[in-house]
Amino acid sequence: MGVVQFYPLDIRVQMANQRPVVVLYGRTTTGERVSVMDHDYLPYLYIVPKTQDSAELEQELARFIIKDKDNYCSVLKIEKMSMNFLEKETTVLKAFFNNPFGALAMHDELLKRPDIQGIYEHDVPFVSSYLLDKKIIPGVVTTVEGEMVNVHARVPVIRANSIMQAEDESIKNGKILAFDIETYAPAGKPASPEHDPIVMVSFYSNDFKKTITWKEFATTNPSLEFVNGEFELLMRFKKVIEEFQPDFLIGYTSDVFSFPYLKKRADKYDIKLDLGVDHSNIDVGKTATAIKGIVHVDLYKFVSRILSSKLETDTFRLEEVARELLGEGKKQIDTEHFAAVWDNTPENLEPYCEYNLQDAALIYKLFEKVLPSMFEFVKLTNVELFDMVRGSFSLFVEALLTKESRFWKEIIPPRPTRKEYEERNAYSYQGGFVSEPEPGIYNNIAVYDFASLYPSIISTHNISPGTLRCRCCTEIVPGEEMHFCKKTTGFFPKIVSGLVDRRQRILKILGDTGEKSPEQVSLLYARQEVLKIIANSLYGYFAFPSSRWYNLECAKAVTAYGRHYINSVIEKAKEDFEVLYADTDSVFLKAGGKKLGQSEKFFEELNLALPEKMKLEYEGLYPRGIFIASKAGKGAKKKYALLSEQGFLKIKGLESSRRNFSTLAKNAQEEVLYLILKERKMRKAVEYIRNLIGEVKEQKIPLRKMIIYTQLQKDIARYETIAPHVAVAKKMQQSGFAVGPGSLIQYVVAKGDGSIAERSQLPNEVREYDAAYYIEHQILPSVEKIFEAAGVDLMKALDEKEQSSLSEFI
DNA sequence: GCGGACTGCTTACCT
DNA sequence: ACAGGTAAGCAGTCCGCG
Repeated sequence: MGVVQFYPLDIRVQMANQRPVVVLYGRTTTGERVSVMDHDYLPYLYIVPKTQDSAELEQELARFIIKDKDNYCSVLKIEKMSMNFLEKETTVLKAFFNNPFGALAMHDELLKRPDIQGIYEHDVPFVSSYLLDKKIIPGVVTTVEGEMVNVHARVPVIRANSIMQAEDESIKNGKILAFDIETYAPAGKPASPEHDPIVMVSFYSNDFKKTITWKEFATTNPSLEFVNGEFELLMRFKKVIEEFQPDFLIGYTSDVFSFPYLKKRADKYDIKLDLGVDHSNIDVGKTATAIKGIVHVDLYKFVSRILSSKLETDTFRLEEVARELLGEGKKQIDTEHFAAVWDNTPENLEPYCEYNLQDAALIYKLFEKVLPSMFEFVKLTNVELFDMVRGSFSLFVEALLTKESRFWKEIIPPRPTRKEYEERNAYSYQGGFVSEPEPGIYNNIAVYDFASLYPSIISTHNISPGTLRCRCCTEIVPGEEMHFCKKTTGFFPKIVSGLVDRRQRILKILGDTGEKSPEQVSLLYARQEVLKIIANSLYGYFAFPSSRWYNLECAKAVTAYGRHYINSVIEKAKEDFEVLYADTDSVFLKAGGKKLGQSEKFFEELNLALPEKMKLEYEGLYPRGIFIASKAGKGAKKKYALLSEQGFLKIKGLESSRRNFSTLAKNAQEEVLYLILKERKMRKAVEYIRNLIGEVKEQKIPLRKMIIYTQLQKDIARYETIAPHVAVAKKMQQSGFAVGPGSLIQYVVAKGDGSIAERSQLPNEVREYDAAYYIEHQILPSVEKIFEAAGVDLMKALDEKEQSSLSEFI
């Protein structure tokens, strides 16, 4: 008998004697690896009988059994109880059974019975269910009371008598190891795991730096280790991980690149990659690689899916992400000739080893930087870190709703069938309101926006599947036909209020002057950010075709109220101001000079009139701003630039904020905006463009500024039209590169004949870029509209030598 | 057979 | 695999032209 405190990090289920055993791998608070076995949990599902009297059904259920070779699945226990289904009280049978792997088969079999109306929670993963019912959050300190089991294993095993969490402290002593591999890629070709070896591996951790390679050269670098060939390199790779005993093993694109590559090379030598803490082999799946007892994190996935919207960078290359998040760039190196150096001049390999180690270092530092946010996601949703880092917004929302369901005794609705999915996917509905701005340059633009508009609507108007069309209330949603109950708070509003209230408390603490350590601040900041992200995602989940809580009417009601509120702000503002622009939850007013005082009054009055949970916020005053015309000659929505009081440009929707424009065009546009809005020098702006065009014509611009990035959204074969990026992707595919959905294709339009697609090539294949294309299709379209909004015809101005008609200052 | 107008596919943005 | 609203480039097709 003993009590141990540990952090569970990887939670699995296995069968023993026809019963499930949950195994929690983790590390104790004293730093030892441990695995905890919990035999005390059974899977269950909820059965809704057709009739009140379910005695006969219960008797027959007790005898229910499905046999499959050596395994069986049978009902062990039935409890008749009351639960909520979509917020309505319902009498159900909770049927416990022995084998979680048989849940779906049981569901299908039982549903054939005429006396059963519905079966639920058969599609809730067993481990998730376990963690929720036992109130265990992955990675949080857990107290287990039990006995050491004497079995042959790499990790001590405790058989739990009881297991519980009393505190909410996340793991602090976790061992983090980042790694990166370097493969041999023949010039101009991708490395192929069938033919090309792994030539370097680097590891990085706090106080641990190592690069292993198999060509020796003279060096004094202590972190370098030479081995004799790839076989030995792979063996050392294993050994390093085995000895280091990481809890978190971090890679960058390691799910789809590093581990599949390592696996193929290891197979070649019959090396087992038995990195699991119980000697089990790594599980290299199609989309992810899992290692028993170690949390393998592919940081690329988290960065590209969850952090992407917060990042400026167009690509998610490690270097650029690191520069943005860590402020740390990479020492540049000529990677193109790596294979040649490896083959011919190994004495020059040292910089490549440093480069490889540097990647591992950046991966490590990035992980440390985002870890607080990751743990906050985990704590809020109960999703294991392994799943969390590969997750999406829908996963987080679903997990949160699942967790809250347990608390409010709600049955978790099933995932939709394929047919339901198709039906839902075909529907659309009206969203936010967007006004059309009048193109031009304006001074003193005051911007206001609603704080968390949709979440505040959900809680103010009690929008939830269970409050929809109640019998007691009648107030209709503006412009719609449905109504929601005003008396009983619904499931969704309860959750939203909880998230919003918690976030408000955190923001208050962050704003207080009290002493806080940098760690506390970053933790609190991460926590409020995660609360906001999830609150804002809840509305979209109503209309998400794969949603368990799909409800189109709720989604429609939210946007209808949204349009109602933004329009009421616009109407009120119009009494005293010119409303320049509005989009969904924000309004832009012309609030010049003496009108500023008036705008404060407007703002206060408006907020007083709003419901308690709704708030219009003052985002700021911008001394100057520009709205441009669309191609169709009207004011372009979602495209503008504002100049802040501090002199920064806030550019939205224009070419310079789009990745599928060349750096050349983006820089040109920013420069013109800067010269016109900030410096107010029109002649200078025209001259700038004139000079730039001259340089382009003379092929003076470096090729890298001509690169256009476009992402492939689907398999190459499925494209109906062959756009430039598709044409280039096809060529890449033919030379052996793995390109598919998600690949970011880069290309340069070269001089020559044919369509743009036909002339598009990979940057390193281009001899001469097509100057005319870059002038007419990149620079001019990006800047002409800006000059036009400023009242200048750029083409005319460029024609005139003296520009006598232009005044320098505007 | 040619060139401009038009359409629809496609991507990436905004809130 | 959260939602809808939006602009715009490019390929491909349509259409007029005795």
